[in-house]
Amino acid sequence: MSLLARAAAVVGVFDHRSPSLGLAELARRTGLPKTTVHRIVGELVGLRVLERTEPGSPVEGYRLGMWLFERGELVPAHRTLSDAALPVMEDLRAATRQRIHLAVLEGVDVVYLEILGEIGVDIASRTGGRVPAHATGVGKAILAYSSAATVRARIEAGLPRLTPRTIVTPGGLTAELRKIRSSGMALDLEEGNLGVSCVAAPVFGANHKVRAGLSVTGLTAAVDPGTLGPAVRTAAFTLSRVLRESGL
Amino acid sequence: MSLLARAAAVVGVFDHRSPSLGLAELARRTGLPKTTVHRIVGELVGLRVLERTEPGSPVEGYRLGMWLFERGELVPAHRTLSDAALPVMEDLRAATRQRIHLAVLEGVDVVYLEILGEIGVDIASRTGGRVPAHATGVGKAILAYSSAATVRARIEAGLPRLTPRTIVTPGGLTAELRKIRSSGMALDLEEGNLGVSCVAAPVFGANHKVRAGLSVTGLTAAVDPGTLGPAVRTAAFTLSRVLRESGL
DNA sequence: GTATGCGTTCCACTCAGCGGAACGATCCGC
DNA sequence: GCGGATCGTTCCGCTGAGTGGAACGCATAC
Repeated sequence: MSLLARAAAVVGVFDHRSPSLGLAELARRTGLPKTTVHRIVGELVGLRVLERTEPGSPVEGYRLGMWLFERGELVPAHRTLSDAALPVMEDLRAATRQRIHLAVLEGVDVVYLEILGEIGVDIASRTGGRVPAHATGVGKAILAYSSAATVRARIEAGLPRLTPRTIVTPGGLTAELRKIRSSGMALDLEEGNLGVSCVAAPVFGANHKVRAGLSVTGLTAAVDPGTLGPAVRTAAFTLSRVLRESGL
Repeated sequence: MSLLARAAAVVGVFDHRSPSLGLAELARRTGLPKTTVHRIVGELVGLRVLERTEPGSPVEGYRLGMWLFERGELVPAHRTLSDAALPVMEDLRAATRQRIHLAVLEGVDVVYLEILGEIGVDIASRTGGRVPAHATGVGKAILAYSSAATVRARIEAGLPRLTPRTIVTPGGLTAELRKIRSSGMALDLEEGNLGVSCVAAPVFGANHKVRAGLSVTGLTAAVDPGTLGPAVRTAAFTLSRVLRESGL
């Protein structure tokens, strides 16, 4: 494992539950010798990739630094899509009064690029969050219009169960994707979070290939596919058109 | 210069104007030998810090990868502040119908954490963007309530001129900061961008130290300090209270 | 054809990175 | 107050990971 990989591993052990970590904890989580972590972390602080928490803070340690935020905002996949999508997403939120998600496929998972609407205690999606594609509405919408190889990759990586309703069999998934293709939208009835459902539709880029997924999410009682479906599909079509017209 | 610093330099040469760069261009911008860049870039792609653009793309090359976006969204300074601020910012936007900025001081610059409101051609601020603190409303609002050492650091780093109205003398800046402290808000009359003005106020954290800046920005004709001032100050106080009550 | 620029591969050298050992500081429970 | 645990930090001799000049094949431009 090279130095770069080690440094990435150190940065990678931070998550939203551990905003700051001490040196020993970092060494434990990465499995690297304490001395090595100490040296790497020292250098990363110098580069502003990490920050030291002030001596007065509750827990002394390190946190992710602004450098990462600044670079993260420059990631083209995020910036160009989000800029084009935000107006459409705001309209969709105003029309449905639910939570709106924009996500892309990244490997076998879905990464949320942008989320609009208040955070309910039950709906825990985070911008930048990563969820197995088969267990979300957006993920299924994207997979339904992706290559067979992409779908196979997801199946071969396993179909982990998130709730009792998660699709966990390869046959179940391919059948579901066929259904999505015929209706043009994906339904997620508590497959990712209990009590939470969503309606999603695919977004296509200028090259006519699927580029992202758009979804309306809410408590199951508030999600009526009959009314939300057309709204999401319309918004997704609008966004696809905007992307096509601006050549993105 | 260590390997980590070189890798950071490679990542650092990407900006919003160059979403993708070729190997030779990276070598040129970093000043590193082509071979070295080639090796570093190869490893960064493996870590998903960078991505290769598809062979079919307009320009073959590399772009910033999702890894950076995902980590960037986890940066505590961003996440916790933005989550608390967004509702307040939305209210402020609805009340003023202008562009709302949330920014923190990062060294001698200001970094935008969150921006609400349509992007006018004249207002080029970007989320994750970095601007010298003395040339923005939010920056001056934060500096006015920061330690003398912080202000000195900005002065010693120079006071670059962005427009004819930028404050460029140390005396001018300290006088301006005094004025801000007495009125509780900062005015920026085309000091950062010609034609663009803004009204800003400081946001304080749970430790009663200045934590961020909030501003309302618009075309100069649309910015009336008399009406916007109280609105921004109120929103900033509200946000400060929210932060204090949730101990952030 | 020659020239220029690109990304890539090879390989011998050497110094940056490595990590075990040992340090002082702090915080427990007994 | 004292042993023990855990923390972050420093030291230093060893070595292989990282280095970069040279040369490659392949485009496109002239």
